Amino acid sequence: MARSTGHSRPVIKDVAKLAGVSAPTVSRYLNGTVKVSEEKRARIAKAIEELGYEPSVVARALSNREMDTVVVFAANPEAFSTSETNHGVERAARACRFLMNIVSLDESDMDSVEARVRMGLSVRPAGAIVYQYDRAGIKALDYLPKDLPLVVVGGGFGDADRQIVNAEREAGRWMTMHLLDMGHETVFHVTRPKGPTDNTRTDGWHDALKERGAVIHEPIVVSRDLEEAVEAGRRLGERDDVTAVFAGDDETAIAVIRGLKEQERQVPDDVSVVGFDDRNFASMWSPALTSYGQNYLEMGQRAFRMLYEQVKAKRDGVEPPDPRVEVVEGQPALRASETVYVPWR
Amino acid sequence: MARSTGHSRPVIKDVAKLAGVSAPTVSRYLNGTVKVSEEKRARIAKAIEELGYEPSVVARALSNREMDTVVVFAANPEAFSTSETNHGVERAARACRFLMNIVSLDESDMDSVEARVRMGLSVRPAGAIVYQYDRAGIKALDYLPKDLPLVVVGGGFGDADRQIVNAEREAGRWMTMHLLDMGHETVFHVTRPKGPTDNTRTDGWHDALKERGAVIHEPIVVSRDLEEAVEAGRRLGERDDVTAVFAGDDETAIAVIRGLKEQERQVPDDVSVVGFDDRNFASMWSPALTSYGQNYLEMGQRAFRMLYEQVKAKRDGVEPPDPRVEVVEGQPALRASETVYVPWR
DNA sequence: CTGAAAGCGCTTACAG
DNA sequence: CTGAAAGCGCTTACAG
Repeated sequence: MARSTGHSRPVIKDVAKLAGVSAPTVSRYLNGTVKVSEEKRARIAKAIEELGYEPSVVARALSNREMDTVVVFAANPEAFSTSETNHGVERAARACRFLMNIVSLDESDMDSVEARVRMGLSVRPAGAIVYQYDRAGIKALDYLPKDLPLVVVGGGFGDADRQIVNAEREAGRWMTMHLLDMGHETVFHVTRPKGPTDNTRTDGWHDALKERGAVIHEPIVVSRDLEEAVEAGRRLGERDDVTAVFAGDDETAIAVIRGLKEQERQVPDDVSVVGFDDRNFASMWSPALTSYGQNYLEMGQRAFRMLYEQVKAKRDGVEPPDPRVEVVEGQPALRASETVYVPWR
Repeated sequence: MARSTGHSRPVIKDVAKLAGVSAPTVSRYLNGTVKVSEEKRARIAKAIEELGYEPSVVARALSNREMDTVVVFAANPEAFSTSETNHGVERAARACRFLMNIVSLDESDMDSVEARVRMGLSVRPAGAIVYQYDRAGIKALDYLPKDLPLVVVGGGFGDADRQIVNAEREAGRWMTMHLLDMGHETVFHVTRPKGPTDNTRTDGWHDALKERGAVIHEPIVVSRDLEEAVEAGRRLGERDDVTAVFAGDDETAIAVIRGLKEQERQVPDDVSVVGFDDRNFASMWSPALTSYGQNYLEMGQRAFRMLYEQVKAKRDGVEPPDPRVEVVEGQPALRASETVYVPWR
């Protein structure tokens, strides 16, 4: 096929003429909505091939009232979870020949959320996926038309009818329990701000301590600036009742370890530290960092598939599958940054 | 404004009727292409407000022949550079009320590149941004219509008329020279596969060694699987002529360090190791990793702005700005993982 | 400055 | 199974 000049993109009429049929027939051939005679199918196929014809999704969208596009609303574009999930959505969408539009939400400017959502909807997407790892995502929900296929990713269980969640609270609980099981009397927690739902690693940490009747120290909240986590590590290192720390993510964990070291506290000998997310670098760390991996990529893929079911059903005029919440499991990765606590002092 | 039901979205005709004007007048008001009388402007504004009218970008695109959309073609969606650049493009696009479509290319399936590009073009984007960090990106260029505004990100200098590049070769040269300047007789190189251009960190490494007349050992190529880099570190650790290693990225660097340690080779005392990209975790490492930071976010933003200039000029019917290549500087971050080499043995 | 008309490239009843 | 006609919601010459 010759390189397109952009001026002479063939349109359906060109195909029809070359194949000796009408434009609607070509359309029917393309969409498979109505049977087209075998003989014409062949002629049309040939014409399309010859012309290098590609239907205009724009024109199609104007007729169909929607595009083969999924719009993703997400805050914190720099977060690991966001970019991994995006990647998953894109991959699954591509397989269905859907395009993905990403519209970033800005948590620090909640007033802009409505405008952003309108912008995202302006292309008449077939459906929307909203990441509910944060408040902006939750607010976005308010502005989506109720008849638009929707899947929520993350957030609390049952926050939406159709949802892909990770068992994050359970994971946080698991990690904390793991430390408690090793003999630590309590577990400190350093984390970036907790999400707005009750299904967070922080909630799970709290659950475990409460369940065991351990002392619950206020979580230390840090920003993405790792220096804050280092400082948190230093402060924790000054206290001798600190023997175990659950960091809300791997970056924070290694920063805390650094702060601890500055106070001559060794990991894991003096203090056990575990992270969360199981980033690539976690296993390379010294000591190799114990962490809990979440499958954000998988979540993104599943989110698109769940959305696509709805889109398909809507287009076929059948009932959509029943609402449901799918849980994507993560898994702990036990390594060398935590160890049993022996209260010999 | 009431929550949209999706069924009754007002259209331009509704606005026209309510304002007592014709649809074209509303259109002119919206686009500012032709003067509209003050009195009608007010009535139209009021009608739009009252109805909560939002123009259909799809219909507009069908008339205008293009959407306010930029399509990004990128391979390696999981790469740090890709997701950071995406983020930059999205941010700049959003400021101009442009939407971003991401179409991933698959390096392992070069045959699919043409289809992917066609898919991306099917929305009639106003322009395209292609990341040329890899072969798939380069190939994508062949399928873009020549009259479509285009900006290439990354790649070799002058690979395209309009381009945002980082001085990667120079950076690789700088890091290698830095090690050489500290007395190391040569510098070993462990890296993920080199990009297809001649503006890579690996090329810069080679430049420096050649310039200084140092021995040039074949680069050790590893995949994203960090175990391979650990293994590379082990092998390097077995040789006593290894005193300095330039890793192609920070993840590889820390994996190499791990391998080195397994062979009882300390960093930086026995071997100096430097990374590339200056990821968040680099400064947290023990020893803090020397690295070279690239501003991918900035590159993404600039790429969109450069594209937008062209789009704007085209729409205004004026000459586009002259082609140019912009270089986005990075900066070295010197830390603790390298040190002077004293040949006392 | 403004309206009636035609067109962007498809799809979908409507009649065969 | 298939074609002629109308319509999706805008914009742009074309005449005032």
